Amino acid sequence: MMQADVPGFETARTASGLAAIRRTMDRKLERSSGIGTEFANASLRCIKAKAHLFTEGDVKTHVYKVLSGAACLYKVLADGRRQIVGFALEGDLIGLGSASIATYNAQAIVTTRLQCVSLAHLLHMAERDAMLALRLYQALSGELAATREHLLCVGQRGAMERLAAFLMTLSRRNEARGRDRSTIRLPMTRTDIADFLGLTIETVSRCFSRLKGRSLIEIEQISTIRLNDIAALAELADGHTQS
Amino acid sequence: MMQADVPGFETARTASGLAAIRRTMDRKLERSSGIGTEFANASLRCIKAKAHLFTEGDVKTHVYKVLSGAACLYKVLADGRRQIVGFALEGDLIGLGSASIATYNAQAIVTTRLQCVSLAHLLHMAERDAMLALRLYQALSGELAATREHLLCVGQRGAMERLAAFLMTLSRRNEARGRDRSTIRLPMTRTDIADFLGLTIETVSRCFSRLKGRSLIEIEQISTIRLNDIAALAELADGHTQS
DNA sequence: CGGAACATTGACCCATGTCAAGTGTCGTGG
DNA sequence: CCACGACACTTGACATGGGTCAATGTTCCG
Repeated sequence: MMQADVPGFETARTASGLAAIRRTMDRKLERSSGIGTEFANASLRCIKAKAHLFTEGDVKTHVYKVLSGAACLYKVLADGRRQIVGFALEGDLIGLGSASIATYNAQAIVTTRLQCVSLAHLLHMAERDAMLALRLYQALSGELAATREHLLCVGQRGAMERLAAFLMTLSRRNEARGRDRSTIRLPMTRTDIADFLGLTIETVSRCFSRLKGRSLIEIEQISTIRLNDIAALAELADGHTQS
Repeated sequence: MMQADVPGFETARTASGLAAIRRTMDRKLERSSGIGTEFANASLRCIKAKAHLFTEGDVKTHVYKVLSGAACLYKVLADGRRQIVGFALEGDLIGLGSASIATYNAQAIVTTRLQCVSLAHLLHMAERDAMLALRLYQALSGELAATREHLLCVGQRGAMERLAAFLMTLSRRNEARGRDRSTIRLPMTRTDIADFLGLTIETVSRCFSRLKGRSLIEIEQISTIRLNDIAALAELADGHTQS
């Protein structure tokens, strides 16, 4: 997450003062996706594939943390077109945000185990505990950055680039968690991937086939992809190569 | 409402308790985009059109509030394709987020006056003041919701729908600030609009012409649009009508 | 008044959507 | 264990929205 490339040479004084404060904060705040102790005595839930955690317009009652499984967050247009705005995989939080009414839907895509913490409780604590409030702020900040990155992807990249970028994101996620970065598990269907990338199933399928044809990837099972050439995929995603 | 497949989740008590807490919070927290007093003794800055506040990779030093003018926040691909991830208009904040390195660029699109508050200072205060931290959280939450809405737009809507949605967003913003909701000022160029909507200048221009042809809008000056039929535009944006 | 930047419009093309088969793959019941 | 049906995925042929290229018009300033 937090990159080590803080040069801090040009802007010497301001930057180093700022860096000092950040180091302090980093010690005080838990890094990564953990809100932490607030989930210690949280209740557990297990929901089946396709069940909704909440839908747009619902009063928000809880924040969830995915223990295992996966969910998708999506919005729909009046005529049914669906945009998945994010996937929540193991370790991710669902439901952060200060609005009291949900502005999107959250649905499990496979059987999913969750920790649930009452929003009322969380906000109550955050009113008293600035560090908790800042951790909530940090968590949201990460979601916002990811959403903007994805907006860049959907707004500017072609189909091949979008798929490559998607695979690279999952690869980097694996890497960050000490897993094999070239074996990707896809708990979601092709339809989900399509709705996430702003494409159709057919296009997603064709792009998978084209990547396979160039042997950049292998499809071990339908939901397990092996990345043969991560560098080439990264290039493709960044628009260096042609699609 | 909460789905039947998550039974007994939202009891009457929990829900109303939550509502009570929210009412309390709404009283305590300033609504809207105001971080508030923290900007009281902030320094002022005025920058010219096309000047950057910061660029991707910079160490973040300040949070800015737009007093007048407008800026765009954008990301670029290796080959120069640009996605504007948001516009910051009068009253908006720029630079929120916990990352210490900027992940996007912020550039004035016209001469812009800004209040600047040191991030170090802001974080320092937020560590002690839970209410401030929660207001930061709220502000980010709004940005995230807007970005997701826009992702839905770019991922699923056609060109006409995107432009209509864009105009409607600005119209609603006017309305929320007590201005005329059918007179839209566009401080940004067609190129900016195109890069925001994930289209080309030509397509944006053609869509404006088509809307004009159907007399849903009039183009008073190049940067001032009059909405003649807000209801029809809203329908178009939501995908009820065909493009 | 002249030039540069911005915007519009038209003709054409291509990437991706649409429609239509066809091919796995998985879970259930016999 | 197999047979079946229901889904999910793949592949091909064709249509089309929006991109590209090019010419022209407009606006804004110096």
